[in-house]
Amino acid sequence: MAVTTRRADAQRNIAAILTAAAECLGRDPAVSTSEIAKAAGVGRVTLYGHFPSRAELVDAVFVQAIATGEETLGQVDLTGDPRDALTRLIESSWHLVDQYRALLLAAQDALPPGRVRELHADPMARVERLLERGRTENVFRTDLPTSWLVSVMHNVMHGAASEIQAGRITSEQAAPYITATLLAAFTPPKPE
Amino acid sequence: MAVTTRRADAQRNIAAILTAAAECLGRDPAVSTSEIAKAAGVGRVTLYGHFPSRAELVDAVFVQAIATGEETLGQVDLTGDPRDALTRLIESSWHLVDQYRALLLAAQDALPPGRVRELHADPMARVERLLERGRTENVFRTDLPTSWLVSVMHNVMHGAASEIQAGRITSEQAAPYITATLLAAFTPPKPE
DNA sequence: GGTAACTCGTACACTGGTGTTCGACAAGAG
DNA sequence: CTCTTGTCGAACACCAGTGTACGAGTTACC
Repeated sequence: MAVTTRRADAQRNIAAILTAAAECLGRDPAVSTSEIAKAAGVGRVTLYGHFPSRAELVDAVFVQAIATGEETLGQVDLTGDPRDALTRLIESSWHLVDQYRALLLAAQDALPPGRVRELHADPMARVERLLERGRTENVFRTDLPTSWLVSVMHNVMHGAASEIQAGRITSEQAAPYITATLLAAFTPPKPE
Repeated sequence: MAVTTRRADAQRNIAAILTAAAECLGRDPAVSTSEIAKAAGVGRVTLYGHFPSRAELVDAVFVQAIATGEETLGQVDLTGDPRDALTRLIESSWHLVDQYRALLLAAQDALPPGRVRELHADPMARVERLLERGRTENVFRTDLPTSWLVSVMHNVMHGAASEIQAGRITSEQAAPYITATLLAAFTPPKPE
């Protein structure tokens, strides 16, 4: 991308479109390009001048969201007791999930299948590493595949987001609920 | 509804449309009325003669699905050790969730908000009753609201359905995975 | 201050769905 | 056997979105 040869106002517009799109898609996963353009203070034609299609715009927004999310998650201390590390990771991840919930929906039906997962590779690998470590230290269960545990974590967090949206729990309750649930779910079953 | 005065072939067509719709919506939540009509071996106009709109058709299909599901779940023995009862309930519920997964998606964006939950009231109440009993018997945890536990169960099951659809686990693995996960998640935390 | 890059609004073509209307025709009920 | 009820296909109006074309105007860059 020879962005260097882009004129200053063009770059400003691209940025404005990107942030407006993030905001709009966060409200309604099905917003039209017209509304995004309007929110960005830009003509619809200009939008299409920078992004060849709605899908590519959504993709760009999603890539950006993942990148900033990764930046946050990269700062979480994952050393020490895996249970404590998981608690910290949940705390951070949770805010991101809650924030980008609608955007994810938008991506899921605007992007080709598999693309969403592809872009999630990095954050997923981070969770997997932590779980693997906990498993070798006999703190997390090993009778279920790691990938399943990751999926459980993912679904519980998104479920919490739904509960919030429906007004059945508050934003503050979510993190402790999720943590309590997942720590229990990941604990090795009693040999009994 | 004076269905009594309906002609025999009309009743046949209604049934055909309903089953065809269930089948089509199970494949693709966004099927058009044309395709449903075609699958039912019926003209599109005939379909609209019986169901005033796509939404009402989806609603009818969903109501039917819930009803047959309830019939199955009603036969599950929920007495005895709550953990065993939950295992049995999961086994039955799981098949239903897996089967009606796509239909649920269709309902969620064709029906007014809240309608889906409204129709889920009965199955949800059944789960709640069992969980409540397990709580009074100190077999299930009481440090989280019952509604949250129900939501976790719901989300883990739907997550398993996604995993299957993505080919990451098989249909046979699902039930044991779900059971192992939820029993652990619902276990009271050690006082420690 | 000239030039290339960029933007704007309007208008258009296209797509793919929903719901309705029409008139001819078939099939069940009594 | 008749009459009501239901069915059919084709056509239509409508809507909302996507992506493109055009030509005039504006803005950054050197």
